[in-house]
Amino acid sequence: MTRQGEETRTRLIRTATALFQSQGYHATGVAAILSSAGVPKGSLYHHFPGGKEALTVAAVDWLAEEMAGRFARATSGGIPASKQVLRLFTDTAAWLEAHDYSQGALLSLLAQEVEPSETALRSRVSQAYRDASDQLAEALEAGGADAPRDLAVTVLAALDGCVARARAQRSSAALHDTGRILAAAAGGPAPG
Amino acid sequence: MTRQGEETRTRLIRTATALFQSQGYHATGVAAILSSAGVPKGSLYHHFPGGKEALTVAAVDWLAEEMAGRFARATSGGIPASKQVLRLFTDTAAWLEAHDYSQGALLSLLAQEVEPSETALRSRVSQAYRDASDQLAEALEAGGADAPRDLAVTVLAALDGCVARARAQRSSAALHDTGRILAAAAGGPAPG
DNA sequence: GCCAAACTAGACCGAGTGGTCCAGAGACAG
DNA sequence: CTGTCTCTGGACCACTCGGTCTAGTTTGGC
Repeated sequence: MTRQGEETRTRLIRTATALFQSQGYHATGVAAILSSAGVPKGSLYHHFPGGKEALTVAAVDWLAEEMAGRFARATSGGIPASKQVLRLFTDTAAWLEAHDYSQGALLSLLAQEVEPSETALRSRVSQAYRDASDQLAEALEAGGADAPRDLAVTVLAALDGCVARARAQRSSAALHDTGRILAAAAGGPAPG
Repeated sequence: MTRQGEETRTRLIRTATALFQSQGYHATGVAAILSSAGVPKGSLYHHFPGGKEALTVAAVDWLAEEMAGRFARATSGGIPASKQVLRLFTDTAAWLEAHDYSQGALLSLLAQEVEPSETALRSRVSQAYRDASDQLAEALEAGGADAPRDLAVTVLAALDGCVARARAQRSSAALHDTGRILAAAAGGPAPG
């Protein structure tokens, strides 16, 4: 049962995530999601009775998982914290370039676009931030960082900010600049 | 001449800036700007024949000036780079709290919300990023920072990212965490 | 006082928004 | 074959969007 249904569901989520990342929440109409996913309107409101907001919540959850996977990959292998940080930034730069700067930072976009009244969505975004920080802090601690929790928050915020700037300038220079600084900050107070 | 007109113009710009900062570009309709500013539709299209996009360009320019002022204040007084950085983060945290997290990072929002086709707007945003970095880099260099240019880019990106997160979580904790890390990074490799 | 220019006021427009509804297609149990 | 339930397809709705247009109201130079 529900074979076809599940596939339609995930296709909607993936398409919505991509469009939200590229244009933001309000700029992306349900019609655009539907046509891009090749799904009729009735199906959306069948699978997501909550409409656009419910679909967005699912998209955030889905993205959080994907982010966790990407972070795990960049920080694995028992490498030192400074190297982990550098990898996060170079990987993100490569990802942006590969998508021709069309994809962006969904969390920071939603965090600022969504009204406080949409509490379900807002709390998911907040949770996604927390989860990402925690995961990253653990990895950095294992890599020997000094203040892994603060550093994780910093790296996450800097990644978001750099992605925004990189998109405006169509250049990943900011990511490389920032990666250098934060890798140094992760390496402990005295590198020599 | 144009006394009344100038005032209407600036009221439109200030209102639009505030609304864009709080909800984003696409979520803010011209009707909302108009009613919030107490200005009729005809006036908008008289002062800004380019419509919403032209008004947004003016808003970005206006905000860039305001940001420059805020940065100048936080970095002035011949204080060391690490103290400048710390001040930037604590000031931003105070500003967010004072506005009850209703205002946000306009540049990063616009950078990601605006389609590549809107080139005028995009290039203004890009320029605003560049100007802010340059200004900050100069101040940090005067404060004795090691790699002032990279550090300025990092601080700017981290501020953006922290603001987004702070809004989602209604907490300025991320700003303080990040301020601590980056102040240390600004102070040179060995504090002792 | 007069006139042109600057500016305001808001009705109006077509296009597009998110959302609802229901007829019917398809799958599956009896 | 039949009845039921999930899921699809798309017409339809009220509403809002950014933008246009023009009649009217200042305003300031002459």
